[in-house]
Amino acid sequence: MENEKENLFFEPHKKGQMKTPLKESTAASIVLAEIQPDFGPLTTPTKPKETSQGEPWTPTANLKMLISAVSPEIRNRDQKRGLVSNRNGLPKPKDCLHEHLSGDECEKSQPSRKEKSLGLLCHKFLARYPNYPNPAVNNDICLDEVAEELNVERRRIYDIVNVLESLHMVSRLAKNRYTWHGRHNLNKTLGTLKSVGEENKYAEQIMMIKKKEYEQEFDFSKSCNIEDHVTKANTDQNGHTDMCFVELPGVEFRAASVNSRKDKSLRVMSQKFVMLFLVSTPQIVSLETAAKILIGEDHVEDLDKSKFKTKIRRLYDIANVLSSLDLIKKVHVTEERGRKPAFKWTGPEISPNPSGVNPVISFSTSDVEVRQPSKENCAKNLFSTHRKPNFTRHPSLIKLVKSIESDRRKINSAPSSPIKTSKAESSQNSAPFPSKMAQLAAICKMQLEEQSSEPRKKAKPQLVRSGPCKPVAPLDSAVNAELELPAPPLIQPLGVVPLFPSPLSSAVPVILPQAPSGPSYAIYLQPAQTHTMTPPQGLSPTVCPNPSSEATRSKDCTDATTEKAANDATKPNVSIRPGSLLPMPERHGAQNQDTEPAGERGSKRASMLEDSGSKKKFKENLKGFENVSATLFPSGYLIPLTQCSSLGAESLLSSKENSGTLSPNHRIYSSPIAGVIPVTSSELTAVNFPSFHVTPLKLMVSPTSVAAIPVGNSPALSSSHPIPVQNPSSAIVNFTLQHLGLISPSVQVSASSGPATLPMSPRIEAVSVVPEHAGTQQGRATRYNSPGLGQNQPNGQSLAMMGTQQPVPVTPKGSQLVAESFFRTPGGPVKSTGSPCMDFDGANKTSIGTLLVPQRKLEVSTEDVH
DNA sequence: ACCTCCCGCCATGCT
DNA sequence: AGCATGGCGGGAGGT
Repeated sequence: MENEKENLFFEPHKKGQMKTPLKESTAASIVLAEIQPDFGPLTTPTKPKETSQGEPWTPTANLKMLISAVSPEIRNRDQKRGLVSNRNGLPKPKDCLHEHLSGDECEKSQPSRKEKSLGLLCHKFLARYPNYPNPAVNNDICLDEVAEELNVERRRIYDIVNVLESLHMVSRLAKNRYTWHGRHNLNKTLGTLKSVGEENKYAEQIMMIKKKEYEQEFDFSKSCNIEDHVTKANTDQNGHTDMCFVELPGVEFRAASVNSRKDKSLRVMSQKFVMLFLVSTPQIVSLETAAKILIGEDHVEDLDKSKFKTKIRRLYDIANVLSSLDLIKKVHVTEERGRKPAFKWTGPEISPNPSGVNPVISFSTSDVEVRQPSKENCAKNLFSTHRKPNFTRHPSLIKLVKSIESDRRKINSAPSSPIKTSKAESSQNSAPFPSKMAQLAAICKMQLEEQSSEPRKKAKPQLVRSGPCKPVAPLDSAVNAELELPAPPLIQPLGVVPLFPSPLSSAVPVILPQAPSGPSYAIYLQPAQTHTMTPPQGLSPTVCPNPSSEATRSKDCTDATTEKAANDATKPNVSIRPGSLLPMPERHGAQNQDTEPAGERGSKRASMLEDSGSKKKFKENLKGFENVSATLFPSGYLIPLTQCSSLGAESLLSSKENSGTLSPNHRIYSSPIAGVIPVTSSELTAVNFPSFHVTPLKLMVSPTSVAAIPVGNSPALSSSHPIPVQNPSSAIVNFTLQHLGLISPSVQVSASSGPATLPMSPRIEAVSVVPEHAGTQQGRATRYNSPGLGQNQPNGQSLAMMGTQQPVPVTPKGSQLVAESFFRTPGGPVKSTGSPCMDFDGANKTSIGTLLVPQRKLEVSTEDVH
């Protein structure tokens, strides 16, 4: 199997040659690169080091260098060394070169530990692949090659890949070979994880733990018991862990071998860890808490110290990778006890995927069944196929929760992986914060600089960063959801979401479905989906974690320590702040990059509290949807689509965002369905949705077809940014800024997204967007995408598109709609409906509030690396 | 001294 | 048996 697959897919792109120092080019080069076949599966050898160092790893090395240069931390070191950093992203290559040449020895000789950090390594790794790879192209990853190129032992690559796999950003093809999916499925995955996390009651568990802690602090006596219980409770019982690895439809493990350990740690731990962020209100999770919960699950009771320590070690490993993905950022939570290391979610806000397609997958038979519309079914199905009843182990504290949860758990806990695929709708925009502040920021900056040379406003930079990052994710998610599923309804909302609020939106998006904007969105909806759409609200009432969530929230807030509450509220804000980071190279677009140390800004989400509440509701709703959708889509699986969809989604989002202005960026998006459709982003959006929905999955499904499509990213092409996201982000940024008063409405920052011009928030004044353009995005695109582009695409098309700008709006409607959506206030209409609206509004509000507040500090201090 | 977390031994399990 | 995976925890770098 493996081999076959392997052979089948090679990717031209990747490979490669990395040697070339170009990072950005990486993409391109990658694409060009070779094929890996050679290495094929067979090879084993690992240790890259061989070349060691000396070599120029090219891209990665460059990245590193860059990063290091950028990041304060690294920087210092580098300086010592004398490395030169180039800020400009592009420069990296140069750096690399230089480094290689001159620096290598030095560096290599003394690579500091930081330089060898998993986070940095992960950045390098990520730099090799586009965020949104063209499905058409082979996106194979040969572990040996990567290890060599990055000059690390293969073992390290496994660490990275395992985490990426948990997010479905890669999937194993065969021995030594993985397929890169990038962020196409990310939103979906996150939505699914969120759903699963809710089902597992992680929020509750977190609360319990915190509670215990507090109690302990205050009353030492109590806590102990409680905690234990809690943990146990959480865990699930039976050993079953709560859940096995959560798979997505399209991305299941193909290699049998992988399956064997599928349920094992790093992957599962990573998913669970992410779930904790997604379900917790503040979205800040301390390592200690995470470790307790994770341990609990595994073995409820035993918490040895050693075990705890090991868990913590692993969590650091995971956190480093997640940070590189800009999904989380390190912060410190100050509690009465003292400061505790913790991580804050800086990824996109996600709405739970309700149904997600995913679930289906896991279940196998049940899946089909599951699909039934009933909410209940859906929920159950999603989570588990069957489950175990066990739950309650401990009475005391837990029971309460358990009783409630038990049902869910049972279901959820299903051993197999439940996957839900729902899409998340949410948006995720949020952020892309730099995970590690320094490093990421640095990286981002570099990239940004390189890529865009665009100047950005100071504020903008922040925004930008966030924007780009966020946008991407969120968008994706949204997109994905839409695309994929039937769930489309959600999508619609999404569409909306993207609109203006991007900032908020990132958070908000999720819910949307109902959409306030209904109308416009509706259009996007797929036919079938549409049906679904409506129902959703009603549907979902299903489970509601709300209570728990609420509780959680409250706890969290409190937990955080005294201050925390404030923090919670603020935190979001914080993220928002300008400085955000964009760590990601990808995004680069960010304009400036500033890295702020803090990095937090993220902003993206703001919606936390509100979101959570509303979100849950939404989720419920979603679930309902899911069910519905499921019904609608029999196929359910869509899996393939997902990926494709993701693209589409992205494009969509972007387009939406862009749509506002559209501008410059025109990307070409391929519609899965159609194949490639060059559209402008704006257009894309509109178009894509429809197409997706309408079109069928089929199109999506076949990769090839997809391939044909230029995929949005291609754009990367040149000019445009591959990702739409940026736009949103920019919008968000602008929005935020405006709210904050930093910027006048008129002014807008473009995140990078090129086009940028989005009308910001409706509410706000209309801002005109200035398009900075998507520099960031571009940058990102370029880097990452480039490969793809080069490869696949058809570039021609895309190019053409690009050139034009807009081209073809496939669906005019979309555009219009988009516009509308932008303007629309998120909240309004929706709210009534339910959560979706709520979320939206809330999000916005929150965000706004946050924005304003942002400066406050939360308890949490972001730290960079330390 | 503590926080991080790199490193690589070695178990596991597929081929 | 050989090799790919990856759990695991010692112990070192950083602060």
